[in-house]
Amino acid sequence: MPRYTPSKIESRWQAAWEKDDIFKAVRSADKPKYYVLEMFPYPSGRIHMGHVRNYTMGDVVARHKIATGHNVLHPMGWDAFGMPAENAAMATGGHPRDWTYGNIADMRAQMKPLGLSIDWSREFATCDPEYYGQQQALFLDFLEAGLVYRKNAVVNWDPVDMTVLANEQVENGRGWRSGALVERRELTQWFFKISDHSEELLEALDTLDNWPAKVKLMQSNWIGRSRGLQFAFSTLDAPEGFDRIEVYTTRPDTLLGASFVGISPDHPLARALEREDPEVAAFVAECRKGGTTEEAIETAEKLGRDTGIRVRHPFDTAQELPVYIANFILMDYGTGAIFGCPAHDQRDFDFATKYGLPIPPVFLPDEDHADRLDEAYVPPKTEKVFYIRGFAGDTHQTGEKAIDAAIAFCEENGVGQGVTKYRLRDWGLSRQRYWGCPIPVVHCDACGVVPEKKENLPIELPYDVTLDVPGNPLDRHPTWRDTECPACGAAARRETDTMDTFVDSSWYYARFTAPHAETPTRLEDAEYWMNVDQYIGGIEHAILHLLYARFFARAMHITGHLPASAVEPFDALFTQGMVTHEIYQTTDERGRPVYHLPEEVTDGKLADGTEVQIIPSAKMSKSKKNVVDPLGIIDRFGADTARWFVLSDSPPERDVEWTASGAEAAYKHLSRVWNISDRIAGMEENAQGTGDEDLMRAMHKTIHDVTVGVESFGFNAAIAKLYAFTATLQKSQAGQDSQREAIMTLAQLMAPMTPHLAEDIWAMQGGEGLIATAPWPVADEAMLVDDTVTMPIQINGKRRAEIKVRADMPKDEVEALALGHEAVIRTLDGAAPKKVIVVPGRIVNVVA
RNA sequence: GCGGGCGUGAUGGAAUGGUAGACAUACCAGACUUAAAAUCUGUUGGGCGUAUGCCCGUGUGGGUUCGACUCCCACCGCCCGCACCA
Repeated sequence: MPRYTPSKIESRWQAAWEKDDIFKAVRSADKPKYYVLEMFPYPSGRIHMGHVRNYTMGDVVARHKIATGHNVLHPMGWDAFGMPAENAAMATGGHPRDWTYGNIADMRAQMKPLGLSIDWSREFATCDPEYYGQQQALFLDFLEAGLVYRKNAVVNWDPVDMTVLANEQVENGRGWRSGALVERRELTQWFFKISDHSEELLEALDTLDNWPAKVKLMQSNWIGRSRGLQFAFSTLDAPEGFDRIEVYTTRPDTLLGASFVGISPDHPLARALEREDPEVAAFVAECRKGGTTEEAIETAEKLGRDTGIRVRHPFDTAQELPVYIANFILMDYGTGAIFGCPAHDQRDFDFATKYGLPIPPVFLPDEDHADRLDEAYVPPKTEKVFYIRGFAGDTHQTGEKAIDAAIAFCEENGVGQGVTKYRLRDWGLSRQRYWGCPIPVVHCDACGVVPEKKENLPIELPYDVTLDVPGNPLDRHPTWRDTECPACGAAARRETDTMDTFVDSSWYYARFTAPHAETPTRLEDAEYWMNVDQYIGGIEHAILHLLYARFFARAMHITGHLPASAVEPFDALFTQGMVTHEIYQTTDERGRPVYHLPEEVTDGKLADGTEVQIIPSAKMSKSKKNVVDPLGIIDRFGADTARWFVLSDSPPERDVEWTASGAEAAYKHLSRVWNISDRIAGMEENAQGTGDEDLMRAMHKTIHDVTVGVESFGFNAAIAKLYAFTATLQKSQAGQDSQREAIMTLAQLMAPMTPHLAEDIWAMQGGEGLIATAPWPVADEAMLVDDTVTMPIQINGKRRAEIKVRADMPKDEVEALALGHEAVIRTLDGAAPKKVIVVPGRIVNVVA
């Protein structure tokens, strides 16, 4: 008896698709275009189940769109620059370029057996000189357009290795290799002026109707628009040039609750004091210890130091406030100086308590409330409170109103201005690393910083470098830096910093539309293919990658590389969850955890009988030994089983737990479908049966439900319907015609998920051409409507009975029928119902 | 610390504010078999009960509603991000 043999059919159908080149994307006026893109992978060397899930989802969308008559672009590439290549080179002595291209070859070979509908002719890696040369051209155009500039910025500095560290290389405030306490140090760096676009990037979020609301909210909070008051305190006893300290506050209504002024350790005044006073210098040095992340700064112990300088309160010049240097004030936000109002800010409250500063409340919940506080009183701004130290607006008012009134008052009295500020900072793109896109500028003693000439691009990375010592190999290279000034021709030095890898991933979607063009994009291709109709990737990219890409699309439009219609490059976004797996853990004699591979565990026990602790749903990681290799699964069950399983068990936006039994069940199911097809193929031509009508009704309902599921990312729900229909078909006694139609339709509905199996069934049933290009089945509306519906009857919200009624029965008839039901009569016991709610087609609720 | 999300049977999960637990796993039972595997069929949230049936149940506590897994408030736990990981 023939059986389902994925290893044979998968390679056969992949060859058939390749022979006809059906996934090659060519511009065409006859069909609507559809561009589906999954976030491209970093070439780590092995694909993992997360990749399988991500690319299978994109593939379902792509194949469904092909079947519904679209001209589909579905490309693949490699996000190939970055630190892991350098780390691997340091660890094993190889070269980042060899390591990366080797990994790309391996991963491509691992991906191909999945049978994805990818146009491989468009493949590129961001470390190809062809790609990063065009990126350098973009940089030069951005520079000319005033979208790039240089300024100082703070980096993590390892004082032992004498090198800049990435945030992930800082562990508990220490360098990962040297173990030295990390310091914050300033370097001159290149920046993209993303902050000029803050307002637009914020406003345009409203137009992104097919983005998850949570992503838009996260971006909105990240951009962080705030309305506040900017004003200056005049100082007493301050050094020359510091007779005013500018502060920005979003709570000007609490100005009379001010008890100190705080400045950032990087504030110009702190710098000035640092130069004069060794004790201040020591304190500021202490503040600069630790990493640069906001998390590290916010969770560090709050430190402050009284500078001895005093400021006058703008409303009461007799009142003097101390000026503190405080480690939690960021120079990058606002003016780098604040006034502290301890009564209404918990951080200020803790600070004031620590340094014995007064805590005068500005407002209280109501008149009766005592005016001593045990913690900061921070009600929502929309709540009405009682102002005891208000100076503008009503005594009883909301925080919102009080803020507006305070700004108006201050503006009228010349104390300050209402201003709008953003939390979003400019994007620092300089990296002191080898494996990235070189920044194409030259430093000339006479001309200063000079852009490289476009005809000299790409500025290629030299191959002959060593990564055996910390620091940037480009800096150490004997000749690479040496060049001549593009302006005056004198001897000059290349910039040795390379670009942040976020730059690489900020425009690859545009490059895919013309991957080998001799300019960054080709406008007619960009105009045809952009925007990405469906973008799919992880939620971890919700803010940075997606915000940078949105900015880049705008910058590319300004410099003529993208049409105005592509400034929001992703029409729809879907964020998928991870693939998780149980962790099997025991402990050693010292109580430390020991992890075990899934194949070492049977029925919760090791081979020697030791009980294993099972930790469910954990992110797959090598160190926890809970990684499942897709290749092993494909070998055992085939790609269709892997694809089916990653879609079937969880909603796509949630994590899915990989289980061996689930994978086996998926395989069994696919076998079952194949066997049904085999059986039907052997039926006698025109054989008659019974229940044809029922089978056809079930089929049309399934077409409808699966179509809705596939189009709305309800893949798991669509698969549940396919299971149900398979069971119906298996039991069906219908005639050969109906059964053949049913199995072919089932194959078509499964084709986006299990394309190889679907092709095989299609061929077995004598289908015309390839199922991959066959038109998507359409449900017959008439077959979807049932004549009768079952309606539950609730009594006081609890389901007590049900009635079968005609689908179009009027409300009052339904009500009469419900009230006549035995269960209702028994409960009402002669009394009249207080209320009867009839929701047509859904439910009846009798309130007794 | 700040911003965002999630929480439903033994397990993964389903459910436009309208029958909680679809579909799948696991378990149990049955058919087929000398037997096993494979395959097929059936049962399964907890409790009471011979039973028509009744009570409880969607992280915890409150609220809105004829009706809440779904909306609101507070709390607990887990996950993602925090600008040099990709």
